[in-house]
Amino acid sequence: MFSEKHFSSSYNDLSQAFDPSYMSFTEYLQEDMECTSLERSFGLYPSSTEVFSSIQDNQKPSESEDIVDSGIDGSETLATLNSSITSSSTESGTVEVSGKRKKDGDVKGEGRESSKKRIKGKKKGEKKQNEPKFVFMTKSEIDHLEDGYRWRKYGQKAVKNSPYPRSYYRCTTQKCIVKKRVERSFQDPTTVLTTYEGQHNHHVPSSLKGNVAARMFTTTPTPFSTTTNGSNFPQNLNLRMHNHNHHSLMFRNNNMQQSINTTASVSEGSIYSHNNNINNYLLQQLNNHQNIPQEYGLL
DNA sequence: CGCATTTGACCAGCGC
DNA sequence: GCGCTGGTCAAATGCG
Repeated sequence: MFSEKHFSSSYNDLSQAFDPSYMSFTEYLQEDMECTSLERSFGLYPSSTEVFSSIQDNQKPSESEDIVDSGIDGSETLATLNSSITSSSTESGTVEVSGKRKKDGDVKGEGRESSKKRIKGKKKGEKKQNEPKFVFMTKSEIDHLEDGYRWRKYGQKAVKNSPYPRSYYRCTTQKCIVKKRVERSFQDPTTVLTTYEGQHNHHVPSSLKGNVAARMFTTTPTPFSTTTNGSNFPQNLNLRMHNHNHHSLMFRNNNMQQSINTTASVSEGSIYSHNNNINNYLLQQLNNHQNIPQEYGLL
């Protein structure tokens, strides 16, 4: 389907952007979680590991997609995922935003019985919260990857400089405020960018507990686990890759310093863990899944 | 019928 | 202040 080579070249700029902080999944595990056997358990190393990083928008409001770019010359600069990924489209000028889009002002007051519907308004403060955000870059043909939780789509917007729309999902569980955005990379349409925001305050729906990934990342009441490097990371991120082959990348911003690059692909998913306990469980699960059919492995 | 999705409108932030 | 853009709301619609 998608070759490793193709994948790597498609994200040349990205890998460069994150170069100083680039770590393979196994490297990350070794360093951060003192795990050395994951790649052996999965046969991941070296080809299946990819860049992982993540985002925590605690330094800049509203720019949720800020990622650390330490730069080739070693200087730290900020870049956005959008700019990193779609810069060429801007340059070429050949790409149009989804044509369906029309200006709000053009249709205001038209076809809508009540323009005063929005009484609630948006909760301003909420949007600017320092909620952790994590971006998965997943090589997949489907946009909405099953991750063990139930999501309700509440919006879709055309993305500037991208022909692909961005979808907005919210966890359907009551009182769970986790959201995620899903969009397809313009530069590499085979890649899906999934941005998770917030933390699940509940367990994975029982109907979905059967899969390993879901079980592994069922969250605890503690919203974060603090790691050895002092960063916070949600424990419950998971992607269940079920019948599709995926590459996953995740980006995170760790106080402008270091990106963690991990990815693993299990028969059922790509996973990330920042919790030693979970990691131990992960290792057990991984060891139990050593006899994974080839077609479920990484590309 | 209940739940999920679609989709146009609304709102806020930001840059100019 | 204005326009652009991202994010969200909520009515309409679809689907099992």
